[in-house]
Formats: sequence, structure tokens, C-alpha cells
Amino acid sequence: MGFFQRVYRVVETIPPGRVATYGQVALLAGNPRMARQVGWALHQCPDPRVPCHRVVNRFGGLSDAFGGGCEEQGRRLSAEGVEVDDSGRVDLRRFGWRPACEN
DNA sequence: ATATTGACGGGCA
DNA sequence: GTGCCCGCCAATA
Repeated sequence: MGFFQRVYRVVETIPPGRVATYGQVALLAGNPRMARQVGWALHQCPDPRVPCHRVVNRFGGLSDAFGGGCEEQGRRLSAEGVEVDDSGRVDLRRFGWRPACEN
């Protein structure tokens, strides 16, 4: 299985109302240095079931290049209960995904 | 093959 | 927190 496919699998495991950073996804995918590649993987987004909108950068900022724009991503997150800042950012302290303590 | 780009991360200012 | 620089790896030109 390629790294990309693994990334998709990890992203799918992100619970609703939670957001994970590219670094987090890359780490769970097995390669902490491939944060950027995670970005491509999601950009390709060959599978619509992959909640790519739950993946944000280290600042919790939404992606400018998201399909449709960061507005769309922020809208999706807010629809899941994630509070999006006016600057298009999420509070990782509260909505950051914690695999070791999801609940 | 090399150079540039890119949905990034970390360190430093 | 934000901006700049460097490092990282894969895709594209």
C-alpha cells in the first residue's frame, strides 16, 4: 500500500467534530516528514468519503487551496460542531484530534 | 537527470 | 501569533 492510501485511511479515522494536523496524519501514516505529501494526497482526494476538511496545518488554519476555498472547509467543520475563527482557524486546544484520548 | 513548486513543520525573530 | 528561512519528500516541468 502506498503512502497516499495510508493517509486516506488515517484521515478516515478522524472522528467528527475533530481536526488533525498534516503532521499528525503523516505521523499516523508512518512518516512524520511527509506532512507536505499529506497535502497532495488530500488534494487528489480520489475518495469523497475522506474527510479532507478535517485536516489542517499546524496553526489550525484552513487550507487556502481547499476544493472550493477555505470558506467551504470552514463551513464543513462548523457543520460538525467545530468552531471556526473569523480568520478561518480552529482551536486545536479544543478540537485538535487526540488519538490517545479521543473522548 | 536537475530545478521548481507545494493543502507543511520546526526554529528563530 | 505571525512572518521568514530552512529542511523535508513527492510530483511536475
